[in-house]
Amino acid sequence: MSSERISDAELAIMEILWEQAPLTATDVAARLPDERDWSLPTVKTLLSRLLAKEAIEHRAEGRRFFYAPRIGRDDYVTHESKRLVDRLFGGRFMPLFAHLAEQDKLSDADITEIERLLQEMKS
Amino acid sequence: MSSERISDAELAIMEILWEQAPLTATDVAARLPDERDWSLPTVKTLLSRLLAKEAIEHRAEGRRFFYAPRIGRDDYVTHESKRLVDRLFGGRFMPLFAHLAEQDKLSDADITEIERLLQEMKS
DNA sequence: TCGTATCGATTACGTCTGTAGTCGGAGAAT
DNA sequence: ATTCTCCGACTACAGACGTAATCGATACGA
Repeated sequence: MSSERISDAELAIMEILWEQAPLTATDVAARLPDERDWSLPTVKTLLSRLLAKEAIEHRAEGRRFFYAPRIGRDDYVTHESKRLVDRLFGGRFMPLFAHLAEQDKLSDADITEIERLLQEMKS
Repeated sequence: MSSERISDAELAIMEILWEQAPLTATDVAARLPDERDWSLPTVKTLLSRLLAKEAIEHRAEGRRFFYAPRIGRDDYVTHESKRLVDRLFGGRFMPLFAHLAEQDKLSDADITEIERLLQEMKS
């Protein structure tokens, strides 16, 4: 619901917390993927901003904080997918599908899987 | 190819130029959708930034410039779709499809259309 | 020819983002 | 009790973004 945008850097933090939570700031820093080699202060700044955006929450445990997501990954993913579809495809999903299909981004396995999903949905 | 990001505001300008080009800055301003009620200087700033990003180009015609896209809408759309899929779905399209399917974002008409597309692709 | 409207360029400025340093307080070690 | 260390909070700062004013040159109307 809280519709502040989550930036790319912030998303990297969210991914860590979605995988495991609650975690301390130090824990989060330790779990950063290799290509995101941030200093601890940077991680803390990002955590503060996510707190301000109400995307995460923290609970004091003695002297330190444990952070956990407030918004679910699924909600976020839905929100962002919708944003893309709204921005580029007039809010309709089909043009995105058609576009990707045209771009040959679908493997044979994908196609089989999609057919299976469609069958399920029809029942 | 030129991979500078196009911002939301800039995208509104691109959409106008994709629909019709070349246009002067004043033309572009006149075609803004109602909810984007920008001043002419704002439009010109955005055009300059798009020029700097090499997303558009301009040609002098006497005292004024005519602006036209350098990147195609399809290329942009492909790029942004890929970006979303990379960011949120590990670079694979299927999870996006499955996600949207779960969210019931597909109408019956969509499903029929998708089946048709799949048939086409298989041949 | 002289003002005036116009155009592109330059400058402005607050917010957001990416990245990080510093400070003050609370625990831990001695 | 005193020092050292670690934590969260605050501050910093450059670049991008949204939005716009101003300036200098130019062309058109009078």
